[in-house]
Amino acid sequence: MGTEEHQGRSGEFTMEDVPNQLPTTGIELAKLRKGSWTREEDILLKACVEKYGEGQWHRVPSRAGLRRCRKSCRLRWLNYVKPTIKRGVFEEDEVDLIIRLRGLLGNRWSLIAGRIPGRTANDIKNYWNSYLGKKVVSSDVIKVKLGASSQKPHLQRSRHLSADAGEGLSGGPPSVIKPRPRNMCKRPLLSQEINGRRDVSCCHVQMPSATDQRPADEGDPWLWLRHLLEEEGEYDQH
DNA sequence: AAGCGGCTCAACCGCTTTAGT
DNA sequence: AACTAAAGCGGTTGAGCCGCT
Repeated sequence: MGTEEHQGRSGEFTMEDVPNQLPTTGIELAKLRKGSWTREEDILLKACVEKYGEGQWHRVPSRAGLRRCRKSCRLRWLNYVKPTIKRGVFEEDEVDLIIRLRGLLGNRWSLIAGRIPGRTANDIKNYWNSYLGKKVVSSDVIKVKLGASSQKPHLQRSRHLSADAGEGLSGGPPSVIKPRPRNMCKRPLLSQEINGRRDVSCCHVQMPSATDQRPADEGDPWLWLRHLLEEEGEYDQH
């Protein structure tokens, strides 16, 4: 990324930084920008989302005065501008969680991200592809050499798994749960904003409905994980 | 000090899914 | 039922960084 462009690593900006002049004409807005986001663009995007709430991304470019497509705006918000995003190195428990969830869910990065507060799907995906995948695969190789792997052929490959991203990791998941990750409802995100509370862990993914018939985990936020891992243990026994 | 190669991560692309009409 | 627009996702790319030689 460009060093001259806004990298945002310092993270902080205020509304005072918003420039007065905005590109508001159709001609200006028609020229879509690509590439790295500038500090000013981040400020405009943040101001827009704070004002109107998340959602209706197709309106964000015109509302914010940004020469970006709705996809770019959404992605930038979710991966960078959003205040709840956690940056820095992955902690040990986060890594452990990623490995387990990835083994269980496959490359459903958004679902995995939904279980790890503050982390984005892009972050996790990048982390996996650049580090964890190799690490897990290499440990898997060791397991195979030790004769620990007894993977069943019919369980080895999911259509959803990429060819090189460490499929069948850690002995390979027995099967990949493929819940419906979609949350197409237009209102919840806005209502969350109105309520003055954003929760990164629930904004864009739903609990796996198809396989998740268990009651809501009101008291213990990690109850779902315990259930998940218990089920994983059952699988291992078969 | 310079060159090189690998790594990181922000961003883009293409596709699928869903909602609305 | 068919079509369209919008949202969301995973895969991929590429610029910049960093460490090694």
